[in-house]
Amino acid sequence: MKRSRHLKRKAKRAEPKRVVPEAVDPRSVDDDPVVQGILTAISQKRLKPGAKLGEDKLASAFGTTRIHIRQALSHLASRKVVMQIPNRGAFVYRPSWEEAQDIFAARRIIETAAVAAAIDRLDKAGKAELKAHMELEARHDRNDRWASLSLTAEFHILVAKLAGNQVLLDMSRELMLRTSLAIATFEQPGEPDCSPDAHPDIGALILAKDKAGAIHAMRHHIEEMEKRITPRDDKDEVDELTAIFQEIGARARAGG
Amino acid sequence: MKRSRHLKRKAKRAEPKRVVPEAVDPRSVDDDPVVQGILTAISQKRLKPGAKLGEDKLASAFGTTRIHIRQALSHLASRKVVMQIPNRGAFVYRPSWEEAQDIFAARRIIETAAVAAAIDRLDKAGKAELKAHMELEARHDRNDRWASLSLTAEFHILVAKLAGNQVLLDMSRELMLRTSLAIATFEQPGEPDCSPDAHPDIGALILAKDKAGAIHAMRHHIEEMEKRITPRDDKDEVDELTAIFQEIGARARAGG
DNA sequence: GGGCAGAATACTGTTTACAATACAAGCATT
DNA sequence: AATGCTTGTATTGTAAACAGTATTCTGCCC
Repeated sequence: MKRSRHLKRKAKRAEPKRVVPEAVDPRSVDDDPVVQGILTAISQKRLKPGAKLGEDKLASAFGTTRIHIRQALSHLASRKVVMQIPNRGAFVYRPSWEEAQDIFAARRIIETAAVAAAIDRLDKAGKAELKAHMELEARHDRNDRWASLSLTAEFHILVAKLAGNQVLLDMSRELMLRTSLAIATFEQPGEPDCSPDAHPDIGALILAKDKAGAIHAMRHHIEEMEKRITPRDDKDEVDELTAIFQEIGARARAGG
Repeated sequence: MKRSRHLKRKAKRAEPKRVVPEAVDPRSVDDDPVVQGILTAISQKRLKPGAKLGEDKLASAFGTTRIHIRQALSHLASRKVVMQIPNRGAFVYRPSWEEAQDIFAARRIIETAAVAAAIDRLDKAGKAELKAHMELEARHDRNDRWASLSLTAEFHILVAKLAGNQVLLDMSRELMLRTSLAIATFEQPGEPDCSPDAHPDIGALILAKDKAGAIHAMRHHIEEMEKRITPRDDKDEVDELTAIFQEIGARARAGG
């Protein structure tokens, strides 16, 4: 008796019922306060590209343990927001010049498509949301640099949201962040990110359902943004010497 | 003397030289064998959506420790290839019906743009590569299901590669994987993923630099792919009973 | 016989400590 | 004075043990 029961139990264990989990809110990762904190710090340019993100420091700063920090950094690394180098640590991602150009090209593609989709499915609620944001952006304090940065980014996010495609929205969010890093890496000091004057025009064209015009305006806006960066990255701390060494190192790595 | 030296040393410590790391090959994460293994297993449909990915089992399967497995799973979770549920473990991601539609819509946008860019910058090497792949796809053994799956995916990847935008390529790769999951979740049993007959047409149009035609063909191809899935997900093993249990569980979880 | 509480079990999540690596200062040498 | 080596320190990577949770099995009651 006992033996047969034992066998039966073993057989059941080998093939469990396997209840497939379905309706679970999957935004557990992005709700992580560490991820959120680093993300906002980067998008607000309080963390510059190349800045070291030490695990202990972050752990004490966020009041948590190194494991959570490591998980958050790993997550951000897979989103190309931080760069992890073995045995050296994590740094704020610093895109190459080619990557920066690719990011802008991708934004041209995705955001023009988002504009088109947004116009196609624009309803009353969407119009209201768009108008509300334009109002907000029109009357905000332009001297408050951090608020400006958040607001201008929000406009693009809102357009992607109005397109009604979650996948596209996530991609836009990611590209927005990486744009922020690209601009921080290659910008001429003192220039703003977006030319904010373009947003009201684009918004008006969307509200008017002028698809061709809105697409053109968005593409132009992104092109203007791209024009503000230049390939030279020898800013403040990076002098000629380190640039030479970097090139040598890269060449050695490519050759071996 | 000693004390002044000590102070000096401390001051130096507080602000280190901070050599910013630059040209480092960043594909360290994707080279991880665990990530690679799970990815190929999923793209070859050997792992079905909803399949449990136990840490111990994976660790022994890959001959490594749980730490690496956890890192890999975390990475895959941030790419929406696996779903992590607290205290329950990791499962192969199972997109919702809406998400599946969004994935196809995103692919329409990105891959049509990729086709256009590929035609714009098509050179001799690109033509050769494309021809070689078409040759390969034409003469492959259609009964070898796994090879078929890899080859049809490779075609789309190749087009994205010819577009010459690394960011776009990464996005295409990600969307391809998620398409694989969407099809595995919602396909009618027995149907293939891509209609492989479309690839030679698209390839020929690209080689002929017929941009409008190639874009149209690619869009049509993806639309045909999308038509093959249906919103009902009560397939083989998921019978009415487990569906009921799932609903009950979800409700209990939401209520408590 | 079927449904339900309680215990055993397997699994995930976390903490801890330890090992390995890279970095920076100090020292000797030329 | 500058370069190369050695030592010490800080930080990252890894392993193992522990705690908490969900799941499964068992015995009981209806």
